[in-house]
Amino acid sequence: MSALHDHLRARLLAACQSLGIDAAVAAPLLRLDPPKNRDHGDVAFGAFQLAKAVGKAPPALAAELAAAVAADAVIESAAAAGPFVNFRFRRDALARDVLGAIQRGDAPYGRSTKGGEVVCIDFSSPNIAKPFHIGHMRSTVIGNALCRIWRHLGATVHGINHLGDWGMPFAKMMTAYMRWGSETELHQSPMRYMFELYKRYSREAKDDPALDEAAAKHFQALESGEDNQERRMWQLLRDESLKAFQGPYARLGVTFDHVTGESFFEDKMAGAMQRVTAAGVLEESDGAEVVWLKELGIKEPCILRKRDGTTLYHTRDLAAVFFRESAYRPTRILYVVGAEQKLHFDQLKGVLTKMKEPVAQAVEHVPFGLVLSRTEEGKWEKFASRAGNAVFLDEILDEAVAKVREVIRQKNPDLPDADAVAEQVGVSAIVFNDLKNSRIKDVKFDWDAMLTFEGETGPYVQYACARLSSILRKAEAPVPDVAAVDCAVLADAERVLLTMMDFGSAVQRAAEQSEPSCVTGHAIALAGEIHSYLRDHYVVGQEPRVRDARLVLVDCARKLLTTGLGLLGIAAPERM
RNA sequence: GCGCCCGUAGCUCAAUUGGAUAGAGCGCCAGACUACGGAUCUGGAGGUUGGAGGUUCAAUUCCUCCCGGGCGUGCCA
Repeated sequence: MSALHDHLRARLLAACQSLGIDAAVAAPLLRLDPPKNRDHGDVAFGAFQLAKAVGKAPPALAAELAAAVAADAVIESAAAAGPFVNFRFRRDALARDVLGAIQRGDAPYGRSTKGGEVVCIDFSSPNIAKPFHIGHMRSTVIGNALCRIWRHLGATVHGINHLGDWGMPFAKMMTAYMRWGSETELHQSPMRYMFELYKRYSREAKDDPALDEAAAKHFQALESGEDNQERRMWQLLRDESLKAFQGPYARLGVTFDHVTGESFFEDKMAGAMQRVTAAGVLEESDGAEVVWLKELGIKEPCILRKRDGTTLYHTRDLAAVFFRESAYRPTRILYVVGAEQKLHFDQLKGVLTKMKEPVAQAVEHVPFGLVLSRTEEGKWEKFASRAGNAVFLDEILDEAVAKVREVIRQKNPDLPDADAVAEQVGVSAIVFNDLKNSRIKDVKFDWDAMLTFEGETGPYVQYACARLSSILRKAEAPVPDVAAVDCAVLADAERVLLTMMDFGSAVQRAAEQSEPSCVTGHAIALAGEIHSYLRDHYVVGQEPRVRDARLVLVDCARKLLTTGLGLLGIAAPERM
C-alpha cells in the first residue's frame, strides 16, 4: 500500500522467522491496520490469528514480536500492548514517504497505471418519458463516482447510460403526445411539457382503461420494426429528451462512454432469447415465456416475453449483458440502481446462472436508498420540494446555488467570478450530501442543514482547499521538492500525514464495496485535520526551513483533497 | 403472508468487514490569535448500539427469535 507499510511488513516477517515461525504461515496473517486510537501508534498488528496458527497466547506472541523488531531508519518503535503490536514510524520518514508520493503523483495518491479490471458501470439511466428529477440523481452521482474511482485504480471503465427509451412507460408517453401534444410546446420546454403530458396521462388513465390499451398497441407497433408513425414519434421524443438531459449532466460533471438505451437492444433481443432457449431454461407459463428460478431461492419467475409477444425490461437487460460481454469483456458489470429493484437483478443474475453463463458472476447490483424530505410534522417521506411536487433536479440545484451566492455576498463580496464559484459550490453541496453516507441508507434531504454549509459538507472540504490555495498564493516562496526540505520539522503534522496515508485504503474500499462514501469520509477527515493544523502552525513568515516544509505539506494536502473531490465528481475552487 | 433492507447520542450518520476506552457533524453550553480565509478551530454535556437468547479469547458487526420502520412480491421499469 505504501513503501512504509511494505518495509514494516518485511521487518515483521523477518521477526516471525527469527522466532521460528514459517514465513509461509506468517505472511498471509500479517495484516496491518490503523489502530482504533491513533495514540496507540501509527499502525497496529493484532496477533490473534498468527498466535492461533503457532499455538501461542496472543499477548505473549505480541511481546516477542515487539522485542524482535528493532528500530531502524523508518521504524521508530514497536511496542506490545496486550495482543497488539503498535508501531510508530519516524516522523521524518513518514513525511518524506507520504508527501513524496503525493508530490510525484504516485499511486495510490495519483492514478494507478496498472489494474486488470474491466468494469462496466450501468448508471443514471433516466426514463426519457419522465423529467430528470432528484430520484435520478443518486444513480447518476454514485455511478459517476464509481467510474472515477475505478479509473483512478487503473481499471478500464465503461460508463453506460442505459436510457429508458423503450417499453411501456415510453409507449404511454407517446400515446399522450399523440392525443394531446403540440410540437411547438414541446420545443419550448421539452421536459416540463412532457412532464405535464405524463401527469395528464396518469390522471386520465385511472378512469379510462382505453388509454393503456392504446399504449400497448403503440408499443407493439413500435416493436414491429416498421417505419411507422410510432417510430418517428419515438425518435422525436428521444432526441428532445437527450438534449434536455445534457443540462443536468453538464452541471453534475457527468459523462458517459456509451449512451446505449434499451432501444439499442431492440435488434439484439431475438438472439438473447435464442440463447435462453438453447440453454433449455425457457418455459411457457400462462401464455408468457419465463425462466423459473425456484432452485435458486427466487419464487417469482423471470418473464422474458409477455402473452402479447412483446418484450420486457428483463429481456433487454439480458440482451445487454450478452452485448457487453462480447463488446467489452468486463470483469464486473455494476448496476447502480435503487434497492427497490433488487429482485429484478437477482432474477437477471439467476437466469444467467441457470444458463451456466460465466458472465453471471460479473453481474452485480449496486443498490441505494431513497431520497426523502421532511414533512411539516417532522416525518420523513419520499422527496417533494418545499414548494410542492415539482421535483426537477435543476430547481434543487438552483436553490442551493442561490444560497451559496448569498453566502458569498456576505463573506467574500469581492470574489471574482462569483457566479461560477457559486455554481460549483452549490451543486457540489448537493452531490456531496448524496455521497456522504452509505449508499444503502436513504438520503435525508434536510434543506436547513444542507444550506448552512457547515460541518461535514461539500463546501467544508472545498473551503479547506480554498484556504490552502490562499496560503500558497501568499507564501513568498514557491513550493519546494520534498527532497529539498527538512522533513523532521513536520513531526507536528503527524495527524495530517497519517490521515493522508489512509487515502489509498479508502479508495480501495470504495471500489471493492462500491461505496463512494469511503472517499467522502476521507476527504472530511483530511480537511478536518488540516484545518486543525493550520490553527497553530503558520506558514507565511516562518523561518525558511520551517516554511518550506510546511509549504510542501499544505500543497500536498490541497492536491490530495482535490483528488478526493475529483473522484466524487466535485470541483475544488481556488477561492470561494 | 413471504422475501429483502434499515434500527447506534435529542437529530443525521461513522466504526476500515469479528478486535483495544463505540467516534463525528448538527443542535445545546463554554471558549479562540490585532499573523497566512471565523464557510474555521478548542473544550464540555450527551450511549444498556431496538429487545432477548446463542457462537467466540473477543460481537455494533455472525446465527436464531421477537419489536419497530421501509421496500418489493407474474406479464411496469
